[in-house]
Amino acid sequence: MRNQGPEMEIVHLLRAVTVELGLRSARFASHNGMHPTDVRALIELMDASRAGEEMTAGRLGAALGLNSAGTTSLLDRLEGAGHVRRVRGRQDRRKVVVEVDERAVELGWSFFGPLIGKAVELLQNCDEREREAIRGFLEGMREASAGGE
Amino acid sequence: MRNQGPEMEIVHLLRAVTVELGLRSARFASHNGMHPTDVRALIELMDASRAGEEMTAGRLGAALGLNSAGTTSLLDRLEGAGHVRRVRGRQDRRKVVVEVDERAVELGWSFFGPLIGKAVELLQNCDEREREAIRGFLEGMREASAGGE
DNA sequence: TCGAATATCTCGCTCAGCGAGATAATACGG
DNA sequence: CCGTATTATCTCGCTGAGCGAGATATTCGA
Repeated sequence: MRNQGPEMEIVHLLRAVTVELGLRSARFASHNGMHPTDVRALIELMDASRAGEEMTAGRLGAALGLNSAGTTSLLDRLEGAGHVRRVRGRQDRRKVVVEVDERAVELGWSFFGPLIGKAVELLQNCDEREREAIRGFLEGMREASAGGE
Repeated sequence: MRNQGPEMEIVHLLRAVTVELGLRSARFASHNGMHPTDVRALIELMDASRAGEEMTAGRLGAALGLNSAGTTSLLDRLEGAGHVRRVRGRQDRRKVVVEVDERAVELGWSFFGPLIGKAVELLQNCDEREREAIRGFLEGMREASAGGE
């Protein structure tokens, strides 16, 4: 193996976390008659709403790596299930602003709530320096994985 | 919003990392004529090989959340592309042991290598206590997300 | 030795997502 | 203002990943 320092355990741990989160998300999806992409869309929508930003059809599709046709059918699915509403943009009426239904937000929280609670609990048992180390590591990994190519 | 302590920034950061890793994995997949599931399968296979365990068709399918039919077609795909070989189990000849081709391992490293390098670099700039904090946080999140329901 | 259990495969089907192109609204040079 | 380029979304037809049902082959237990 290329590297076998004590760092590798943490690297594999991070990968394991992403795998487990993905599987849990898939289980939640099929349990609620949704597809993995629908759950990812809901996450993006809740995140945008939390940041106070409008989410358009195009931005959502780009965030999920879908083309426009796939985005349309995703929105058809979500709208048909009553999770979102399509609203024409006010200034630019070509755009479709996607609004999340309150019950879909509740559904999302029933899924993420316990995980978030556990995370907050773990972080509250850290002192400031430890929290900063965790934050720095995650921030670094996000930048490394977001990068181009 | 339900909670707005300083912990939430880290929670969202963790989610952002998993999203970015997923997108990067999808880009890598399409860039190599593969599907996201194929990449996930390769990860599982390399992980098992690293742990010195044999990976059978059934175990692989279970790890990915596929049924037996989907697993068979996944293996057909991977075998057709030359990434894996099917080998009948020696003691139990119902089983199919999946062996990864060396070139597929190289392909995997070309994708994960830079990310792993960045992670190791970040971790080497930490002292022992900070590393332990990161390890503990990820371990806790893995346990929380792995749990049943 | 025989039936139950287990591992994988085959067959037919559904539907997520793609490519190509239509439609509609906006931006902008002349 | 007009015509053209650009942008945002949608429609249509299609491919193929993954599912359910059931077939096949191997092993285990009474």
